[in-house]
Amino acid sequence: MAVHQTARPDRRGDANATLWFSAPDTGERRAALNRERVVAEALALIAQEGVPALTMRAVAARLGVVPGALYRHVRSKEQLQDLLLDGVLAEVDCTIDRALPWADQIKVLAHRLRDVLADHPGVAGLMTVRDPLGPHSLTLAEAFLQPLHTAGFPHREAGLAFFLIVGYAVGFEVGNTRISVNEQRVQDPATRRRLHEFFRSLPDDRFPTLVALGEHVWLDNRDERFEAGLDVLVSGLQRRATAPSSDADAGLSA
Amino acid sequence: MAVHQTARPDRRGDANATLWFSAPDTGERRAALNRERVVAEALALIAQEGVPALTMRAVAARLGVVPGALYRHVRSKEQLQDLLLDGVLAEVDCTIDRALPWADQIKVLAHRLRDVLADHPGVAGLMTVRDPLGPHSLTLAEAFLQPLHTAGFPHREAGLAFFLIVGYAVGFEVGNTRISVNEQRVQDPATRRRLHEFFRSLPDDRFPTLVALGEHVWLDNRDERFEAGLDVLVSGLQRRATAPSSDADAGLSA
DNA sequence: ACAGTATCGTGAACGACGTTCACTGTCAAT
DNA sequence: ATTGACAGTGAACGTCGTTCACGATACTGT
Repeated sequence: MAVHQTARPDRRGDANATLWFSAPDTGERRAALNRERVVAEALALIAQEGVPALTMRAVAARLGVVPGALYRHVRSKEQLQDLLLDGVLAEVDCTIDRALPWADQIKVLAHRLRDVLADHPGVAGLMTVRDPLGPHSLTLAEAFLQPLHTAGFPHREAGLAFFLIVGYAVGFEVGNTRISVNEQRVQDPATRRRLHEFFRSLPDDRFPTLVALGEHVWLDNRDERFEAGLDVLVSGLQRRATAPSSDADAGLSA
Repeated sequence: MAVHQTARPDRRGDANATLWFSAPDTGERRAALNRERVVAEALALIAQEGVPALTMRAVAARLGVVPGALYRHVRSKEQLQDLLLDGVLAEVDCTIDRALPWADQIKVLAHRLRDVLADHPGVAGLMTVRDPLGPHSLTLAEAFLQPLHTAGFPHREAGLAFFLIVGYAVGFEVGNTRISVNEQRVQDPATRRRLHEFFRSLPDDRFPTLVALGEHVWLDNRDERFEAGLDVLVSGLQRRATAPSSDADAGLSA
């Protein structure tokens, strides 16, 4: 720490050479801490060590700064998470070929959203507790709603479908927190074997179907699971779109 | 992942061992602290003050005991959460009239699951991180799989549908953490008004559909949302059940 | 050019958290 | 009566988010 005091000016140390010829105003501030740098470093940290490692102290350490310094740029960890979330959502490509059938547009967007969330493990968990209203979140919402709207979904139905799809993609990735990129404890064969064994050991008088279906219930291929579930969802939406809510539809509302 | 049942031969029987195969119970200890009392108190705490208030120290305090004492009965907070989760899932009534159409059976079960999760706000969040393999979780899985199986879904499809439905119900309640029963900040009218105002203030050149659909996108009636989403899901499943994957289904694999 | 001021990072602390551990009682069985 | 297993105690350790007075720095208006 004592090294730190003397090391602190070193950030602008090599810049002193060029300092006297008065860099133009457009010249960037000398690597000062700002909100963007904090968020970017938090993103890097989350990408490398996972969400549980997202710690004010850890972010501060990576920036070569004392923990309390972060609070000059971010009000709380909660706010940092909000910024983080919108930063991640910004990575979703929202451009889409509007010539495609609306169902395909939805599927493509859902896949993109899922991929981005999968690239930042744990971030999906943030979306369940802080609902995203940042600019990029809204852009994403717009991208989803546009096909639904032109497909003829009325207001409430479109909103419903939107939440359904996004909620599916988010919910699918929630809890997918592989600690590190190196530590692949996902799909650990030993764990899977023990799981299968566990299923076979179940008493088939109490769980006949469970034993009958066996280990096939717990699908290991996540991509396949996402794809299939998405197909079911969109199928249901298509059925709604073609047959617009005429019959016993709101029958058993609470 | 994390079946988490590492065979650790402890003196008093391993924690997870009693999750399954009712432990011999060995006659009641004195009016002493036992695992059941700890779990029960944690459930009461979670019901009164919400999941974030679930703290080892808080549970200990309610039991009139020092924090470290809990570790005689529970290996860690993580395990306490597992026990908690299975305790909550035990409240789901899994009896169902098998004369009903399979789609209705699924819907009834999903509603019951949702209701129980809503009764214990925040518990759904536990399910996303600790996948439930306790006895009551398995009973619930059996209840869901039985109608799907008799409906003719093949193995993988049944498993997929099961995860889809349960994941939907769980995901729907995840993040529904109203802090206290008294503090009803959910559906706060002021917040809702500000939200509507916010939507009207959006630039309609960047978010045309979003502005057009307006505040109807954010449905306030959660019951209606759950019901409608569930209908869409089951619709999609029905389409699959009747027409078993024939047409352009795997067209746009990534 | 200089004083005034706004801002930034520091260092140290506070309280709460999960968890551990040596110790002390309190019984049941020998 | 001695032993010994065990439940609960008290105190600590290391972590976390957050706050705050204090200097140091950079920018401003005059």
